[in-house]
Amino acid sequence: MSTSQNNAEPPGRMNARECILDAAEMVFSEAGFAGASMKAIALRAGVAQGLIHYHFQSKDGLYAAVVERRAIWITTTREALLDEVDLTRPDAVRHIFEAFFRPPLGPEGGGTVFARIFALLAVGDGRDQALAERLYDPSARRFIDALATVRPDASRETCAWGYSMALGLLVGAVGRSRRPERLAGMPERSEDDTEALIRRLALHATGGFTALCEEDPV
Amino acid sequence: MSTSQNNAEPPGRMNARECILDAAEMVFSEAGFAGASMKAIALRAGVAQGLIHYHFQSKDGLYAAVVERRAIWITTTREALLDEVDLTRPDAVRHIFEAFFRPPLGPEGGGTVFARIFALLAVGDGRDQALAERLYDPSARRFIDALATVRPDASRETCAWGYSMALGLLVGAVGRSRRPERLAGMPERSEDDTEALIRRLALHATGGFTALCEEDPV
DNA sequence: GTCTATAGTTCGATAGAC
DNA sequence: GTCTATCGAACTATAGAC
Repeated sequence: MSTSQNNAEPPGRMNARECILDAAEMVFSEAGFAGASMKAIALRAGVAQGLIHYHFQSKDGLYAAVVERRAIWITTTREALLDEVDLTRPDAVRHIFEAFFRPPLGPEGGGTVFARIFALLAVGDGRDQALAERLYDPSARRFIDALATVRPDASRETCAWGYSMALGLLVGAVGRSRRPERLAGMPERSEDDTEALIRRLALHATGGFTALCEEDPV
Repeated sequence: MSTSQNNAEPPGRMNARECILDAAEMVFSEAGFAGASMKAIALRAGVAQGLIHYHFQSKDGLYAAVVERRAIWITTTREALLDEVDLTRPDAVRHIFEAFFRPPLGPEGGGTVFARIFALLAVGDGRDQALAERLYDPSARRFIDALATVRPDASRETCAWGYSMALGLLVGAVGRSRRPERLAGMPERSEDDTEALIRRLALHATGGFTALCEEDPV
């Protein structure tokens, strides 16, 4: 946003504003909006508490900045991946869902740290419900359009349900507890398993969406 | 729990302890654990703030009591419904998931009010992660066992994933349903819509689980 | 059991030096 | 821009009258 300087960012050195955003992302991820304190964020960032208010005015402003920074990247990347999907392929639906799941779970999307903020936001954490809608609704409509293109026999309502269910799967997948590994008595998930998680989520979302289409034809 | 009196409850009059639990359930549902204040709960219940500490000692104790009250009913009802499912039927998997989804969404399970606490708990709200595991894990294992019985070709890991995905669907479904009129405690969905939601969730979970089984046979 | 009153802490935000 | 210092409000929990 700030283009007051023609020069590039300070070479190789992260500025305080980005440090604050990174620290806030971690604290919000662990404690949620209400549970996070400005003091904890300032300590994590290694800056004075007052500096946060200088850059972001209020706690709400900081939260919005944290969410927006990732959301813009996630939705942009999602739509770029979606554009690459060949909608005439027989497994097009699975590729659509993989484009949906990959960005928020990948390391560039903030990994599991931001994914938890994403999940908390989806269940109503934060102050502004309109924030999530404004950031993610346009992208959601594009994915619903893609599903409707691949499955012209399904109603648009059914496609919207398919998208909504996929969002639920994503929210549940990044929740802190109740992981399937523990329920099956297996070792905890490693970072290498992210690809496998994405594949499982897309596979499940595809099977579920297909079932909805067959039950409720237009 | 309290059996100090042989007589029944006060006739037709709800005692203060239950009033506090009901009020706390609503406030926790709207604001999450950290966002809820004892003052707001006391106001909603119409009692003095100090009385809450007399009955529940601390905010954590109150939260645990709110969660436990519904969790016991939900898991008990879930397992009772699961016992009635004929596991030899061709649509047994869908009936298993309907038994999973119905109790937490029904009015006796607290309706959408407690469902939101359930969702927040699943993504890590509250203080004690072990609380959710202790309350829901035994029931989860029974559902995974049922899935493994119906699909002996699937690994137990796959069945655990099928259960975990269904939990994600549930969390996502109740998270997005938050709306202001629920602040008054009135139901926001009609019973017909709830039944349709349960059917859609079970249908989607079945299709997704089936897809996981076919992709990853033992 | 239920109340009022308040202790003791932590919070978000601001003021002002540098 | 970044810091220290602090304000006023809100918080959890406790004390003590009834």
